[in-house]
Amino acid sequence: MSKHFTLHKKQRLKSHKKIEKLFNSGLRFGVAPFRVVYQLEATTGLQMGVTVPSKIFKKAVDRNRVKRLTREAYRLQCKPLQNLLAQQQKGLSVFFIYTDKQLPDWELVRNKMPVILNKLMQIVNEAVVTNIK
RNA sequence: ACUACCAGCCGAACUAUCGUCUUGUUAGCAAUAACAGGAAGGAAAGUCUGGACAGCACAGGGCAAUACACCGGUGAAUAGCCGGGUGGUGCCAAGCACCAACAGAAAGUGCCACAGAAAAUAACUGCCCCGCGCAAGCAGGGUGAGGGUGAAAAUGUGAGGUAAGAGCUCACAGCAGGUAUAAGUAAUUAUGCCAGCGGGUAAACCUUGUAUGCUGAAAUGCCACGUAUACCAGCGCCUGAAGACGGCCCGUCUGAUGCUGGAGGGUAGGCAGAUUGAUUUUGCAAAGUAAUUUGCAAAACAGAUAAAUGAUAGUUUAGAAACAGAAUCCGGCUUAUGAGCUGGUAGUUUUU
RNA sequence: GGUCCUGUGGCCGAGUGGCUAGGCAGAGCUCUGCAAAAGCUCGUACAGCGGUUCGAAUCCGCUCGGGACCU
Repeated sequence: MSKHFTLHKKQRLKSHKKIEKLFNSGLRFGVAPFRVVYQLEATTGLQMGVTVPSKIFKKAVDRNRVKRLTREAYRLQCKPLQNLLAQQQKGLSVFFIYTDKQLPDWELVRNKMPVILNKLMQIVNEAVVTNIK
């Protein structure tokens, strides 16, 4: 296990095409201030993206703030999910959409992120089980 | 001294751990790794403006549309900036401060509610003369601002003049026009003469002058991948469909495996554009009232492409602060802005 | 990133520069034994600030909000 909690280009969703596909056919669930869109991929690796609607936060500074906090929380806590996917030889695309009207603080985002990640791990496990059956 | 407002300056610093983008070097086939360096603003914002740059066009003419509008300077350019003029407002005045979308109402058209006789042509009422009539009044003629209003009433005051009156005449004052002289680069100012005095509104239409080809980096060029030069409908193939001059018309040019529409298929990756340029800041010197320009020296300048500056802990300051996040790049304008500092204005209190 | 449109009571919506219509909703009154229906009456309405004008919802400038289009 690496000592770095990295989050560079390869681990973010960069392709317009993939994002279109994710939003068209991906599955969704909601956790408190976030909505999560996810889809299992054939290729290995975990990719993520964040978006904040400009209708809710009119100022670019606020949108950047939310995105940074979300990315930071994800970066520090995504290791278990990554390891699980590596074990199962699976890929996953995740997209976070912030939907609350209040500007969040660091505590809130940090506490909510594990909830989402645990749920995702559960989903991955179930998918593997059904495939085996 | 405090408070409020206005203008300007400034736009926290340091350490540790983890992390993002990028440049260079080294290693590696590559993925990547290591080391060194760089990484938001005064407004990056609004998109209100002026350009650079790129593509298409570049025989021309007319109409339309839009913008601007005192003069000179500045600058790549502007609706910016600087200086001057004129006008307005404030202070008793000199003078000072602030403000001005500041061409034309004597080219034409429109509009001016309510009130008022009347909102610009006149009419009504009034005044005067003559005639008729006992009188009220009637008929004819003269006259033009006396008529309570209104934001605005035919330039104002005084005198002459007259039957009554009237810039009808005169004096003083005001207004705008022409012309001459003087000052000034000019706007304009001063004085004289001539002929006048028919409200306001052009941020109503408009007129005059000046400027503007259109589209914006999601422009544009190249490479790679891939498909359908197929199908349907219409028009046309030299008796001319359509396109270009991108608002329209004339006119000119191009023009045939073509053009338009429908349904459908494919791609949506990479490189360039693209970050050092009319650059910014500081210091010194020179020119200029100033904006600004020139020379020398030094320093600085991000470059992403679902889009990068963050998180945690601690310290200092003052409470771990306001407005706020680059997306082609520059000039200006406008708007937002905490604490502190500087200057100005107003108020309150204290002392002299 | 760029180009446009728009803002009138709680809601919808008309409005040549001269007192801001109308409908729905709400409140009160009349009618009724009680309601409904009907009738009458009522209210901080022109997004904000500044300018032009005698006078601005309207014209002009700036700001704020809402919406659409190009891609």
